[in-house]
Formats: sequence, structure tokens, C-alpha cells
Amino acid sequence: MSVIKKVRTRYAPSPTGFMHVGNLRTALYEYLIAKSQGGTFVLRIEDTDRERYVEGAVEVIYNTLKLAGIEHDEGPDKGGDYGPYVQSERKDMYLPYAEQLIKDGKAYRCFCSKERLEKLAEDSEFGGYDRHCRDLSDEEIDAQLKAGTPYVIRQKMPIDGETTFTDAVFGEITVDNSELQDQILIKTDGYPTYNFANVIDDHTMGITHVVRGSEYLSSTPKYNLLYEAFGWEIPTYVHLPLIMGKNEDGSVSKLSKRHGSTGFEDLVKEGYLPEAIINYIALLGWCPKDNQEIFTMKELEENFFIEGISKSPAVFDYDKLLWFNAEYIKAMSEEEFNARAMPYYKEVFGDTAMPYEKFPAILQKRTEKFTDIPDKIRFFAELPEYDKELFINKKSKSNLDNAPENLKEAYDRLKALPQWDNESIHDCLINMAQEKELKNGTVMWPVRIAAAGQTVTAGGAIEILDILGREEALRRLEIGLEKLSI
RNA sequence: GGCCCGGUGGUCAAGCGGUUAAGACACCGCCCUUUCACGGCGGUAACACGGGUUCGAUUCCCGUCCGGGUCACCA
Repeated sequence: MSVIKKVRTRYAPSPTGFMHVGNLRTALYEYLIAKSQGGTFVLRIEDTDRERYVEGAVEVIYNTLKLAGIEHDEGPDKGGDYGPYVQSERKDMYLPYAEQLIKDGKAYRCFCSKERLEKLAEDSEFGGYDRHCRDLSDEEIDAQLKAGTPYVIRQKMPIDGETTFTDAVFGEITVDNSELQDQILIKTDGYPTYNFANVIDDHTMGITHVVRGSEYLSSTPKYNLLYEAFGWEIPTYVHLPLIMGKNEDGSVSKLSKRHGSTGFEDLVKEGYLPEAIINYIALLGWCPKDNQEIFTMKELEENFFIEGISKSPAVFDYDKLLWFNAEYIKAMSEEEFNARAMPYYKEVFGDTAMPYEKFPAILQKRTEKFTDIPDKIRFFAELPEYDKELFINKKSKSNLDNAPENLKEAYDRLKALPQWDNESIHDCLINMAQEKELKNGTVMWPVRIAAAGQTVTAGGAIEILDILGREEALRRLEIGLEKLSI
């Protein structure tokens, strides 16, 4: 009986200080592949590029994963049996592997200067390394070493033949070895290149599924050749379709900053909920068996399967994200809604006391993003300037002839109300309409216009009067009457 | 340009040789209604093209076209 290896996936971001949704989606799928099979999800920080290092960038990664609900089992902050989990701390591990390859005749030192390589690139159309140092004699190598010439270590690629590998989503892919360059394994500064460190780390960390964007598809044969050179078992490759962004000219390309808010933090700042973002990107490139749309993280963990991953690139659609966002907002309890909306309430009202408990009823179903709340409630804080033409509405049968008397009567009735609450106001106005044999709208329209000063409002006349409170409500109706009497 | 991958409505997408080619978003219309929204109902809209294979191709093969990715001492 064969032992089934426990699935281990890893998310290996480089700390750039910016968490792109494309990367986040990769992290999500890696997490889900592991969790859907009872596996382990590892976080590894790839910081081999000293020049690109950004202060505090690692914190961004932690925060994003936490906010997104993607929890790693092993990582720099959590420890684990395969540490260290930061590449710069693993620096000394890589060179011995590269030297082993030199000993085995599968890699070599290259002393070519940057100048020579640049010239090479200019001169030849072939553009690539000419393998100048591949067959240096021992004497030449010793001489260079003695002279202290800086060098890189390059892998010897096969000159001919082809390399085939299998990807879990794209199937079998074959590439001519002549396409492959003698890639650099160790840089002049002694640090490994991304490709090399990746292979060493993935293997030494026992990663079973290498999950990454499909932009790595064409370099995968290089990885494979490395695994083979070491005699290591090749992991399962899972390449993900790219997420694309629409360009101004209508074309599409790999989603990037120029497509607008493509960073997780940007989106959150703009009012998108982490859960909604996760839900949306989970479905960008993956489809569940039953076409379910709304998923909790737990449901994703239970339902995710590799075969459901699509091959074709997907365009990031803010409209659909917005829909998810609205769905999540509608599903909240009123308490949660208010808690999250409070900063936006305060933006308009400051410290002024408001009956916030009445807000979810009028706002929750109209809110797609919390950031659009201020504009919806501003009229409560201050009556906008408005024109009396607003009292005209055909469908409600309200016009400049009947609005004055209807508003006046409503005003008188409301003023006489012993109680000022939703129910009293409702009964008062509805009764008036019935008694006078008017459409409800004919009474409600002018009242709401006077109360709000605008035609489109969150909430109807009754709710608005209630929230405004007796004094302010009546004051506004008086202003309306004045406008109509002129 | 070489190589690799992809191509079902505007977008995300089911489909896996025989279907009236699902569903969701967006859009349009109607209903509900105290404006808008929510909700309900309905509608417009797709298999890139050309050859094969087959009794039969959206599904399989080839070519064309289109789109994307990749060709660093960046990750």
C-alpha cells in the first residue's frame, strides 16, 4: 500500500509592500488546495532581492492574509519544522547545492562581465548567453578564481532534445531544450536567483503542490531540469490562469496598478469588504460543481477542487465585485452594519447625536459600499438648497397646484400629532390620503421633498420625518410651504 | 520575432459527440412601492474562422486568425 503524502502548499511572496489581488488569489488557491485536502499551508518570504527590499513590507503581507482570512500553518511568525521561512535567513543553504551541481558537471562558474553580456545582447538577435564559460579549462577557472574575478553559477542546460512536464490544469506541455538558457543559479552577490531558491526551498520544505500564476508556465521546464539534476521528486504543478485588467483602449493585459485599484488594501479602502473580495476572486478562474456564488471561507475549503480551475484568463470586473459586496452588506445583522458604518456616519454628523439605530432600515439595502453612505445621509445633517420644481412628480400626481394644499394639510396634521414616531407618522399620513381620496404618493411626495430637499433619498417620507425628529421635520416643512407660496 | 498557453453573450462561466447551449454580473422592460433601492417576473445577447474525423460536432484533430504569457545577476 502506497503512502499518500500529505499536501503541502506554499505562498511565497516577495515583500514589495503591495499586495496585488492577483497574488492574493494565488495565495487563496494555495490555501484552498491545502485545506480542501487536509494539508498544510506555508508562508515563505522571498526577499533575495536586496535592492528591492521595502521596510514594513512583511507586515503588509501578514495583515492582508489575516484580513482576508487566509491563515498559514507555518511561517516566519509561526515557526514550523521547515524553517527558517525567510529566504535571506536561508542564504547559506543555497551555495552548497549549487556547488554540488558543479561537482556533478551540471553547473559551472561564469566569469563573464556585465559589460560583455550587455554587448552580447546588443550584437546578437538571439539575445541570450552564449555559454562562453561553459567549457572553461581547469587552468582558466583557477586563474580567474585566483584573480578574484566575480562570478555567477549557471546551470548547464541540455543542448538538444525536449523537456515535457505535466500541469494539473494545463495538461502536458513540451518545450525544446534549445529554448532553455543556461540560467543563473547564484548571483555575483552570492544570493540565489528566484528560480533556484524556489526549487531548493520547495524541496527542502516538502512542498507537494507548486501553485503559481501561468506566467511561469514557460519557465517550468527549467525548474524540472533542476529537480532532475538533484534527483528530486518533481512536485505537482498547478498553474493558475492570469487575472486581466481592461486597458483604456479596450485591450486587456495582466492586471496591474495602472488598471486602478488592484491592491487588496486599495480595495478595502474603497469600501469593499475582505469577505466579498475573497469570494469574488475565488470565482475568478474557478467554478464549483453546482454554480454556487456566495461562499464563506469554510465552504470554499470544503468545495475547492483543482479540476474546477479554468485555463483561460479572466478579466477583473468591478461591477461583479460590487454586487458581491452588496450581497455581503445585505446579509449583515443591523448591529454589524451599524458598527461598520459608524465611521461614515460620523463623517457627516460628527458628534451630533443621531438615532443611528434607525439607519440600517433605510440604508442597508441601498448600500453597495460603505463609502457611499455619507452622500446618502448628508441631507439629514443639512437641508440642501432646492427648487420648488422638485414638488412636481407625474407618477405621484403631485404638482405645483396641489402640492401647497397637500403639504399644508400634512403639516397641520403632523403638528397636531401627540406622538412622533414611525407608526404615528405613518398612520397620520396614510389616513390623510384615504380621507381625501388621494394616492399615497400624492401626499408623500411633497412631504418627502420638503423634508429632504432632494428627489432621491434613502428612505421614504415617513422614515425621514421620524429620523429628523419633530422639531427639525416641522421646520423643514415650513420652509417647503414658504417655497410653494411664492 | 522565437517559444508556450488560451479563444462559449459586454464580463465571470457551465458544458466534456446528440442540450430549446445552464447560471451569475451588467443592460433593458414590467410588477411591487411613499422617491431611490431591495424583491419578483420577463427580455436582448455567445460556441472566432476554414478544413477534416464522425450518422452527428461548441465538444476530437489540423490550419488560420485573434488574445495573452514568456524570453533578466526581478521576483
